Amino acid sequence: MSPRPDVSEKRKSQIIEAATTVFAKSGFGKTRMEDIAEESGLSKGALYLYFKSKEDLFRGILDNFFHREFKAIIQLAGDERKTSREKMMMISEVIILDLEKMKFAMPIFFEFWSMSFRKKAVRKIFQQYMENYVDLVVPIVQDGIDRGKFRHGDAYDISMAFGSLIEGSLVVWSYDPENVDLRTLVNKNSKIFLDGIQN
Amino acid sequence: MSPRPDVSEKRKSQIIEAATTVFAKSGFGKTRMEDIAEESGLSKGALYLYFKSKEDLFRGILDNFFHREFKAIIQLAGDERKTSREKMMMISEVIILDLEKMKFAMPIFFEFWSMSFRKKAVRKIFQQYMENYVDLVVPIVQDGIDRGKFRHGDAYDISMAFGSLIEGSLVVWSYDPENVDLRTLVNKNSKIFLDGIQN
DNA sequence: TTAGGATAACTGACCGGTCAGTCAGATATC
DNA sequence: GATATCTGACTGACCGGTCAGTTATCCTAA
Repeated sequence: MSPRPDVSEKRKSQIIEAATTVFAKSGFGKTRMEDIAEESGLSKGALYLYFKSKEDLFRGILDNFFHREFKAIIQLAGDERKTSREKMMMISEVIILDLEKMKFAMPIFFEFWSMSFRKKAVRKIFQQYMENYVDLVVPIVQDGIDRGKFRHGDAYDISMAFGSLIEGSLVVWSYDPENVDLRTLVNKNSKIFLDGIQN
Repeated sequence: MSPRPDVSEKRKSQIIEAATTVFAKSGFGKTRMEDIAEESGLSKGALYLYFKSKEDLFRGILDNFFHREFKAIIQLAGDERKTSREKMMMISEVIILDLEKMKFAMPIFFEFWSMSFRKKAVRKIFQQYMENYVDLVVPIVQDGIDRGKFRHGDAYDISMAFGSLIEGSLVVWSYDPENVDLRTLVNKNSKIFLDGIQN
């Protein structure tokens, strides 16, 4: 036995990063494992040491995504000095930050969404994401209503609407990424919405 | 010369319908032309009489989609007896109707969105859609503001937010299609939003 | 009424390129 | 020298697209 330093975690993220780049550029169908190998600086064979198939690798990206996003969001839920509105704006701000970093990978996202209709495992991940979102936002909205800051209404419904708005901003941006600025759009949309539910 | 009845339009839509079914079920990558042939009741060779490639056929579906949707929406813009709010609700209603009919094809949509990042021709179609949407909705919103029905704000921004909300409803629904009812979601979201901009 | 010619419409076996995945061997690190 | 790590040539399944041949439909002439 030789205690060589374990490179497998390093390799995995190295491969995932390369794969993200290539999949984003070419789509799942047109991407060849060879391309990912090249991008990652490894050989095709090596990829199969860390991921058991092309699809497995593709899904690896998905897991990676959601780890990133929620870690950041969840932190700001703790801050009690902020008003509900500020918290909501913070959430949209954090999501924007994350999206901006991940803009280039958006084509992959759409492929995941498409996949989610066919693969239960993928759908599970999205459902989990939704659940986390609800757990985070509903209490904030409810609190805003209770304190009379937001107008009366069902906190769950309002949270879903806010979530739809953010996700939809992404879609609208994708309709015309050259002319629409993602940050500006999400920001304006959030403001309009929050003004709307403000008391 | 023999004036046999021209079946090519009939065939095209026959093929598109079959292709929609199969692509929706299996995704672009996993769908074989043979499958579409079978579903359509024609032979593989016949497909190539009407579409020059698999991708050409896939895009055919996209064109088809947008023809359907906007024809319906555009009609209700004419009705002058309705309030701005009613018009907006009508728009979301028409979109719902169309989406409900096309629910099963949603995976294809996501693939189009993904494609739009890579193919200018596809992006063009979405941009056109956006443009049509803006041309339709902005005047309605502006009118609502001018008459004091809607609160002050930029009509364009508000229209974009409303559009984002609708598109986002679709995404949120797709996160959990088993438990979320598309119609209910779009309806609630629209109401919350319109209540928000109401004066 | 029908034989048969003309051609539009269609068929499906086949071809050739592609590429995911494998594995025998090479290399690096301990 | 032991073993973890990596390489890349190779293989075989797969399938988009083609096309020589078949069938269906219409027309005309006898």
